[in-house]
Amino acid sequence: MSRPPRPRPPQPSPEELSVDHSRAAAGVDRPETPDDLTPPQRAAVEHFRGPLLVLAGPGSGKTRVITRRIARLVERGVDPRQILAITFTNKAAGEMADRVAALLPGTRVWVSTFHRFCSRLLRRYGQAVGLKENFSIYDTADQTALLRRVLSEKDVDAAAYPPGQLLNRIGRAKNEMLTAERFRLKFEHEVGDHIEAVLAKVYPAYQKALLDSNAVDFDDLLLHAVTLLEDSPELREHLDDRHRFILVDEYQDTNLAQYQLVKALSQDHPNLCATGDPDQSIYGWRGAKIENILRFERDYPGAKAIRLEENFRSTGAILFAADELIANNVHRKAKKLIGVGEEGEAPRRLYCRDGRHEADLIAEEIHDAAHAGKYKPADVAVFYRVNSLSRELELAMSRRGVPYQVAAGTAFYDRMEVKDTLAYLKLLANPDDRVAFARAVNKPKRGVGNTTQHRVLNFADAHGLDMLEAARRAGEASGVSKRAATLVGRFAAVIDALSEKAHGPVAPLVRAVLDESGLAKAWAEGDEEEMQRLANADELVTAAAQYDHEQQGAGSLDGFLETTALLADSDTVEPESGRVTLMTLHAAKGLEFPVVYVVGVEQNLLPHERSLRSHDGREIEEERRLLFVGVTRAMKKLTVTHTRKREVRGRPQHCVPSDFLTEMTLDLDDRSGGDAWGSAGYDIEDFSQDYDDSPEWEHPQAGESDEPEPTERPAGVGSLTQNKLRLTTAAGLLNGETTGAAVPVREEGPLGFKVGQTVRHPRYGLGTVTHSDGSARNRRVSVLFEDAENPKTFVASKAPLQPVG
DNA sequence: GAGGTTCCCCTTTTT
DNA sequence: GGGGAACCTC
Repeated sequence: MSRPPRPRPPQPSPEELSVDHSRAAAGVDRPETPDDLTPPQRAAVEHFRGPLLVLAGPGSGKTRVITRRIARLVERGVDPRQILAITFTNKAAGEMADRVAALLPGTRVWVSTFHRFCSRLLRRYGQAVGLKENFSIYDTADQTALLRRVLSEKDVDAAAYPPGQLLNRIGRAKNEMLTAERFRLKFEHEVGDHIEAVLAKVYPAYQKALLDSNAVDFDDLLLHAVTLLEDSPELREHLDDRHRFILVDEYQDTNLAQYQLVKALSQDHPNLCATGDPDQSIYGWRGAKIENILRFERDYPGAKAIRLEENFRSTGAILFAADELIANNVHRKAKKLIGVGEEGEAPRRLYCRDGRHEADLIAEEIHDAAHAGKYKPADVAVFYRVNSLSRELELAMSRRGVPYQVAAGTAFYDRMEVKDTLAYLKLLANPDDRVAFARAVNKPKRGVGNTTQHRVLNFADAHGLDMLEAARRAGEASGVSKRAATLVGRFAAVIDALSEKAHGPVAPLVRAVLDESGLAKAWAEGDEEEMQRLANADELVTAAAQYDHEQQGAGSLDGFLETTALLADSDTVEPESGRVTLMTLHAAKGLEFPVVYVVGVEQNLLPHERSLRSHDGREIEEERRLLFVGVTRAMKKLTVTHTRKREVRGRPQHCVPSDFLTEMTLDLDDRSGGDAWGSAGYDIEDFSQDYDDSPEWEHPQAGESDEPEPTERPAGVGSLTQNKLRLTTAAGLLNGETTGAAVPVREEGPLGFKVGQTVRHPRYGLGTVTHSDGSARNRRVSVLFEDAENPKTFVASKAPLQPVG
């Protein structure tokens, strides 16, 4: 059986790759007249100088208020160049700019995303933090590649310290304005966990490696920009003066770096208008501080606060359910959702057999409704918690011939062939880019293997050369044979030849890269899959041509690369495409659709397993807000779905309905062929084979915990699965829950350290357990380390203690 | 030392 | 199902 190809939407179009972030949907065509505002909306629009906080519930006309307010400022004589509006996504920025332009033809205010704004700032002023203007922006894959190199240099085992997790922590540190230096100092003064011990070493080295490559990661854009403003009062003052009126959308999602950026630009001219909704704060995991919006009035004395609570979007029944749901959040200021439209039908809970059934039912309903003329595919959106759920939906839509689009703009740029091509472009734009060099040098195969690459890279680092010089002079690098040097030199010659075309329009350059690098030729001679790669790479030429067209001669290679790097998934959604929209709940914020499905509303999925495992109520609340965002996107018809079982990573799992389902008034439509809450009808035999071979079961007590026995839970097999997860990660837990280091399972279980036991701690070294109490996850152990006077106490399940001997 | 193969790891959400 | 490291072969 051959693998079915990933389905493509029935109506593919080149615009999918468009970097022009599509025109706004909702609201553009609504007439804008002076009398169409409610009193609070009007108050927000009319507010002139001084800080303003607009607490805007879902569907309360927030974007409209912001755009009208910008227009009003200009009407009052404010120079449009003094107005800066900041959003989180390109799409929101484009939409806002267009709507302002529609209100005031010819007016162009600067509407930008946080990241793009910072990028501009750094291109101009970045020398102060060690960046040249042609710096590269690294995506996650680039970051990982770079960090891997750092790890091997620092002799850190990438298996024990997965780069992804280290990068997560580095990202979090950056979001909190902890530079590498501050992080290192902090670690010297405070006791950290073992990951922090590694980070104290790795983070500064990673940061240096970024600068050696003249590159930044996403979080650096913010961190460096704020650092610039911190270090240079003159620059801060200059920019504060230049941007006298600042509007920030989705303020509840700002992290510390973003908060400080905004604050730095709003000192002398605190005409800051922040809009947002604490109930829609869904980026806590990225460092967003919901407190930023809650403390706005304290931060900006004299701030005026306006609440927009009337909802013009959803039916009464949908709002009622949304209200019921969000009322379960404890850490919350009570707020009303006031409906102004019709009551509508109650939202529906659709209970399905499995993931495929769920997707089929949805596709069929859309198909039938379209044929009956009830609503069009474009009126429908399907939201899910994790991207992996899109696959089943895509297949079902394809089977039924329902046109759809997936909000996954970055997926295209994640393709290997696209990345390879971009690596050439990045190297042309920024010859210091080590990651781009390593990626491009042996693609297509030039006989330059890992060893030679490393030698050339080290040679460049040692002599402060850019990669082109280093490649040309590869023969001087120690250990590089004559033959290898020739091969690397050949690559340098390719880049040199291309660099003559690196100025001017981008599309011809991309074309030249494909042709002259040999990539196109290699793919053209390959099998069908490689031919597809060539076709995809050709689409990159199309995207570049599109960019050239939009920029009308003002574009540059740097600009094109920046645009591709800062693209967001949600940016590629086309409202006018006539298709069903599939996207994550995170990407759904700010949008609205007549008909909405939220799929996979199950325990471990929504709320996500990780939030349940964290035992942090606030994480569950964020999951609830995520569902709240999904629910409040619906205008007329809302369906939440869940299934009895579902394949997770190729393994069948029984699914427990989400707790959130009990918190809303829903009409049940049970197609599952079992009991409405999934407590009956499962067959343990279905899944037993998944566990038969698990060596973990040889020690059923290994993951002992204070959880009830699996059989006591409503859906027994789901619980078994949970237990299995816990069992397989027991060793990881022992190591601070994240490392994959193997730890022998001891008879009393890995967490049950006995008094007298010798243990090793990555930071403190060897020690002896002097005291132990509590059980399972709560067990605490005291350890006297060799060089210490007093014992230290750890939570056994959290600490990276390893038994020795 | 390059290149191919196999195995084993992980896999939320995103700019 | 994808990517990377470890292993093997040339």
